[in-house]
Amino acid sequence: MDLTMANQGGNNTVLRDYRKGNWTLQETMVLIEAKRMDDERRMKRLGDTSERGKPAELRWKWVEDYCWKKGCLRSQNQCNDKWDNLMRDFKKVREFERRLMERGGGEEKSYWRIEKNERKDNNLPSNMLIHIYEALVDVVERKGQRVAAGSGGAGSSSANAVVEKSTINVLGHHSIPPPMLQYPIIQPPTILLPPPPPSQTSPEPPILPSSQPLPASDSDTSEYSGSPAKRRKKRDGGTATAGVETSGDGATLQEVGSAISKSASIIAEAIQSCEEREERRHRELLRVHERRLQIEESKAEINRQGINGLVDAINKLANSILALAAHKSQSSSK
DNA sequence: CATTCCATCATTATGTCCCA
DNA sequence: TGGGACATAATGATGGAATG
Repeated sequence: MDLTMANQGGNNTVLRDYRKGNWTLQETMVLIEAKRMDDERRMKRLGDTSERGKPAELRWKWVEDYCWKKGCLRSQNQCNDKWDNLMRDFKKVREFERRLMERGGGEEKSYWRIEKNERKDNNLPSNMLIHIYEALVDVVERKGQRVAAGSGGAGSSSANAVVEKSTINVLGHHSIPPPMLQYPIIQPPTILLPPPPPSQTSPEPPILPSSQPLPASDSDTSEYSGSPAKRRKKRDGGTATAGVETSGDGATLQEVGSAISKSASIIAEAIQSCEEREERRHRELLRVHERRLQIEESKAEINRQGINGLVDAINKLANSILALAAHKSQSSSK
């Protein structure tokens, strides 16, 4: 299996320095995007008969490669694990919201509204970000829809699709996310990367939060050593903490003050851009939805026209047969 | 120092592919 | 068609860092 892994990894897989430490929001979003692309890719594969013969590319290897292209320097195992954790949290929240909808619990009891300790009491993740949740809904819902469509309708998976749809409804209720404002504080400011990079000069890896150790020095080549169940190897003693001790000493009060105000403005900017993105995304979703309806409508219209044409043709045919018959009987009676 | 959060590891179940 | 090999998903557990 080493071989398979290595072969399918293909190009640039030999030695990668995987980043360690907590996942930033940006990295998480890249991962979610990667999973979405992967799902699409797989569905294409299923649909495309010419692709059938080829060996199935390893999903998480592909995800890793995709993440690397996008500047998220994580291994397939890390991606897999992170995805697992995301799905755990996501499912809890989704289930909670779904039950809430069923009971008609009201919006003030929504996960996004309740306090942290209340979340804890309900065995919910204490600080799931709405961005992440929405992105996950997007991925899971697409998948659910495709599964439902692919199984030809009368399968058990249609129930699955129902569940997914209900989550969309849930989402719809909260698509304006006021509670989101609670979150940026929790995340280190560095994750809010769009902020202008006047001081940053190294564009190489798009995101490398300063609070995280830079690409871990231990290149974990064992990532390709087998299936997840067997793959794990003991972590070699990673030093890993605090790669850069921030300028502890000579900072004057003024410097601190200006730094704080600077970061405050960065945070404010980031929050604003987040909101804008949120809004844009929402509009986009609506557009897609509308477009889908239009397509459905035009399809129905085409069908209608076709059937009308067919009916016309049949009527004409019937008329001419009748006319012919009448003509014949007339001429024969003469 | 206790608690919480998160990444990581381990195990089991299930799905998929291939081959005899 | 049954069985083996492997990939993936799901879940539980653990250890380290951060936090109050």
